[in-house]
Amino acid sequence: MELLENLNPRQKEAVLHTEGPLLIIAGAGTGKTRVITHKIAHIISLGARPDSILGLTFTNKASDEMKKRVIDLAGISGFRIWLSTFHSFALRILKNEYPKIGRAPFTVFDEDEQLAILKEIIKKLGWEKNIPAPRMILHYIERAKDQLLDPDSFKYHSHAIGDLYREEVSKLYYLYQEELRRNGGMDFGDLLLETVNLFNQNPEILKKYEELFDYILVDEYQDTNFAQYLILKLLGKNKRKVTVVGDEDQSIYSWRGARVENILNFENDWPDCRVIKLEENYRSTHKILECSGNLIRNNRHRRAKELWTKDSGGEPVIYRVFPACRDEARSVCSEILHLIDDENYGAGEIAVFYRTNAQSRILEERMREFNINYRIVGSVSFYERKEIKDLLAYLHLLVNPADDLHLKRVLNVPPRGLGKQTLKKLEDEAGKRNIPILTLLSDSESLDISPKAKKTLTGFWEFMEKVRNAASALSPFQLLEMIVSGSGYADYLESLEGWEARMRMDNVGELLSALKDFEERNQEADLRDFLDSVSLISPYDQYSREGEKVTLMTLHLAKGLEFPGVFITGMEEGILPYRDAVHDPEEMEEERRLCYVGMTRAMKRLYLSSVSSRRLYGISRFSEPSRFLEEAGFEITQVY
DNA sequence: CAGCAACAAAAGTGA
DNA sequence: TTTGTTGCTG
Repeated sequence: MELLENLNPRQKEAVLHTEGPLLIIAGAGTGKTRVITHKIAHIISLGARPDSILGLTFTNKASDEMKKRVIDLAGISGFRIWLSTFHSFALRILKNEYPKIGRAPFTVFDEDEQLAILKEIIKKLGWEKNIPAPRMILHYIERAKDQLLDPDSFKYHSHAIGDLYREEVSKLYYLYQEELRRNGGMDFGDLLLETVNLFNQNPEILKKYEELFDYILVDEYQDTNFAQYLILKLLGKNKRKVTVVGDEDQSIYSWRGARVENILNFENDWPDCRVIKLEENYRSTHKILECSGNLIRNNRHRRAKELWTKDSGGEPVIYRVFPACRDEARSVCSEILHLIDDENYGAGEIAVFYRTNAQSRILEERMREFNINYRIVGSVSFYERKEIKDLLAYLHLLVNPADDLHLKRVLNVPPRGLGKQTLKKLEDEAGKRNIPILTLLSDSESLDISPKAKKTLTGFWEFMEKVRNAASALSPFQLLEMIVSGSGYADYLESLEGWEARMRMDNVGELLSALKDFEERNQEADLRDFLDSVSLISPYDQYSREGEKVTLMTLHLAKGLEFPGVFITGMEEGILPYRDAVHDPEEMEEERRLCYVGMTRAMKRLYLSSVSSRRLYGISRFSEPSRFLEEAGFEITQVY
């Protein structure tokens, strides 16, 4: 049984416990992924059908990684395992089942699109002066969806608890949902919520999947929300061969609906469940473990758990203060060069973490200056770039001509001389006739607009028609090529000057190759599938392979990764912990966990730093070293 | 309608 | 400090 050979006794126990509910409390670096992958391989070796195994993760990165490892261990049969993120899983179920129960197809809308819808609604209501951040509203709506509350129940619930603000929000929620559906969209929350609804309303469908999946494994269980919790419960309740892996010390997503209770109450939810704790750490040096352990012991809401390692030494964890951000960034860069030049580190083995995306800019500038190859993960990622979103909007419109939201994005992109006035008339008219704007354009002659605008609009409509007619004969890649050249977008970009325009053109080229790549990997897939995968997949995997680069990312994104050398910057009160958390003990614990997650990513070297003066909106403010430094065992003597 | 300037807002974390 | 929006002018 060579599958079990390289496992410690606890890990082995976890792998072998296949027939009932199992909770694996897996501290950072204790071989969690190893246990899951070995367990899946073990189940297959016992003769289970690969497609009777369902593995759920939180990021695509994690599921891809897991898939690779399972295939290594179990061979070709690994391909047929259901291994994906919760959201991709939900999408797959909905896509499979909706046609059968006569529900319309849909596309997945991302955050920008969600916000665009909300802003529009707020504008239409004329509320914009009174209502703060649409983001805030969206947050409420998303939390409602996590709780499976539709607009009506949300309103009822808010009324019942006497929350007037939420009652107001429920109106927006109602209109938001209506507008979202009218555009043929589903947001991330919908994917989960609608899957639960689908199962609840169609027992025969639920039964089918219940019977299909003999074994269910969930990674990062501490970050599941209520909807995800229910999906697991619905699918696993009869066979009860449910394995969840998690670590409450690494729960960092409560702000997007994750409920630590899910993992803390697992034993109550699944009676007779086995609990296995993994505490031997294989990742970090003793020094790093000591430091992070000191920190996390300050949290009260956790199970007793003590990580240990056979390693007995390691380099000291280093903490430094700097006068200002630029000094901090400069030090990080020169230390990175030192690691690369003198200690034989590869750039790819080093990561720099920060609490907020805004902190990345200064680091980025310094990295350029020092000629260090770097890559920023997250924030303004590839698919969030303007030119990419413009072109994707064309594709959305192609897939769904009723998608006014995306039409509005591209109607005057590239600039065609269509302004606000024209757009307003179009919207009004389309609203009056209750048809999509694009349909309206088929008959621009009848509209009350200038002859020039008519001509342009007809041209736009004819172009979209041409592409649509070609759609059946061409591959998604060819369609995108047609759009890039035919819409005038390529000419437009070329007419712009400067390196920025050139970079945007390069990005368009990359989008084309991404689509080509997708086509080759998914022979059956159509354009809609591509758009959906773009919504759910972070570009991390595709674009991370080229060259050895230092990784820059937020602490949140760092979870699940490991690097020989790690820098955590901005270790200051107000940043880490973030300022809003100072008054709330629960949030403070989450900030501490976030810091802990960052520290435990480090294998050999860990550097912490803070600055004594930080600029916010251009104004300098003094800041104090984070309380977490002292908790981790650093003596903070000198502040300014 | 497009380009420019003055002005206001922004930055907490993400599938 | 940087980025986005508004309102004016050609």
